[in-house]
Amino acid sequence: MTQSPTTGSETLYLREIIAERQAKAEALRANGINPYPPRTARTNDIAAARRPFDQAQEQDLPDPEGGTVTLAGRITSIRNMGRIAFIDIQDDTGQIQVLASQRALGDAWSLLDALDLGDFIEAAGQMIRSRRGEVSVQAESVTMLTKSLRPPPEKFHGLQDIETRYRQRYLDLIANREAKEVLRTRSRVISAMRRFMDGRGFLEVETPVLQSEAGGAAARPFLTHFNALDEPRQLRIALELHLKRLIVGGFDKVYEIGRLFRNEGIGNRWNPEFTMMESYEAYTDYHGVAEMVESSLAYISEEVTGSTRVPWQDGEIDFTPPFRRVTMVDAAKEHVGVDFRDYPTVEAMEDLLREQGIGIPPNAGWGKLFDELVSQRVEPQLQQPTFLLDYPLAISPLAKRTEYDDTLVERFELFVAGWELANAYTELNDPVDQRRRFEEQIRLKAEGDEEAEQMDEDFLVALEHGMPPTGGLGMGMDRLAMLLTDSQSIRDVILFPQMRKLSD
RNA sequence: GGGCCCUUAGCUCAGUUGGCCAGAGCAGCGGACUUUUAAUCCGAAGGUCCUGGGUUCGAGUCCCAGAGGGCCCA
Repeated sequence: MTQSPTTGSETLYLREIIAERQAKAEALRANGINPYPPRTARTNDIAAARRPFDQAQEQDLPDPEGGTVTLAGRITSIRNMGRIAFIDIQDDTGQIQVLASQRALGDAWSLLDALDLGDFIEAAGQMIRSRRGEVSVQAESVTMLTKSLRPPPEKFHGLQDIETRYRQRYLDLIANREAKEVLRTRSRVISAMRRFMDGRGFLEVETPVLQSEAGGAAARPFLTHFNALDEPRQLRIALELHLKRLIVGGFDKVYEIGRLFRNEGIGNRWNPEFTMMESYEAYTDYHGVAEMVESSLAYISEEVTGSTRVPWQDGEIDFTPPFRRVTMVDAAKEHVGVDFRDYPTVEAMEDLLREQGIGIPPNAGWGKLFDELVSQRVEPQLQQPTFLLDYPLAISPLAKRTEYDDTLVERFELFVAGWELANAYTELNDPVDQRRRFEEQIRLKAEGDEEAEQMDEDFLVALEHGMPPTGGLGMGMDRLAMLLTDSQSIRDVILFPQMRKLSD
């Protein structure tokens, strides 16, 4: 059950615990001690204070001369021996033991009566190694920095309850070292992606989240309202259409790492808000983009994990370029046994799905049926990084046709571990063709496809001004973070995943 | 949307075919202890068994409905 952060729902016993802690804070105040002082006299973070000792140990050298330091952190453990106590504190850099003795602290020893697990304290004294070999601060003074009122999760097993870990992520971060490490790695993935793009000469830009008509992807948007203009707005579902306007405007290499919002379900690989990196580069095509994707993944995995081969479930994923390339036509021949171009109608595709024993989604167009076939039969086979090339035009309204078959487009998706990680096109820049594609989308929408694109007249006007040949890319940063942290659930790489609101 | 599973103390978990007053460890509280590191020892506490109905002499346990969460499928 979730420990509710709101008042009023605690059990009597929890209220007693809180009351005891509040009483300790009041007792400090009664003695002229502020349980929430405004600042600390900290001289070092914990890792910096430990470093000379830890290094000496690694090199089998005697301990260095321990200087005087003032350290601060949260109490994770108290072992009280009566006239001496060992208090473990931790900050973001590490953990250290505070050795507190009645002899050294004198009257201040009584402060220990006010300490609980979860409090922040400051300890000043000599750096020493204890008789049992633990690097410690031999405290000459101990000061309360922040009195905590609620008990932390259990120290040995950590916080196990999955719901509480997501709803009160701070408790997960306090209690579970691995969870903190995964989320730190996510941050490093995104900063490595940014360094890579910057290093390639891309300009990072920001485009609107609130849009009149969200487009650029097949998804249902979230709806909201702009009060000042009294107009409806939609939260963006892709970055594409605005970034291409910037290519029209003459920024030849742009990218954005941004939050997208798609009004659909929550699952292992799906959170309704997620982070996408999209880039657009003039004067290249999807082959150029594929090369960039390989380089970026090799760079990021090397930066974040130290290798281009990363552990994944029971095996590993090898991000060493080049990745396998296979056309959608060949992949479907291999895994389904047919050339999908021989099934150009809805009826033919339905028959093919039936033959394959795949359930037919209700009132699905050809594109949705094809997507179903591929996601059932082809995508799960693609465990190592694989570019799937040349998609049907019917499911690619923003991509340029191939020169060899005008029912196909120059598009790839990159699959890793059986999931889509990236999606890229040679961008459609023929404004007349683009208009026809939008019109086809509107027709599909009228037939009940809620994910079909909407007409974006302003974008078409931009294209009519001329967009150079361009290669575009979208890469799912959450999924990349999952792959590089060996996480099976997207919720493990999102600090605050969406959850149903608790009703009480 | 469909199926299966979970919800017991602040935390981590037991709880037998349905049968005394629902248990343990950690944390907290009282006490002992001057080198511990999941400290140890003694003592006393702590419960909306997720919620609401039902079956029964008797429900944490069985049935129905609901809430939240997880996994699988579409």
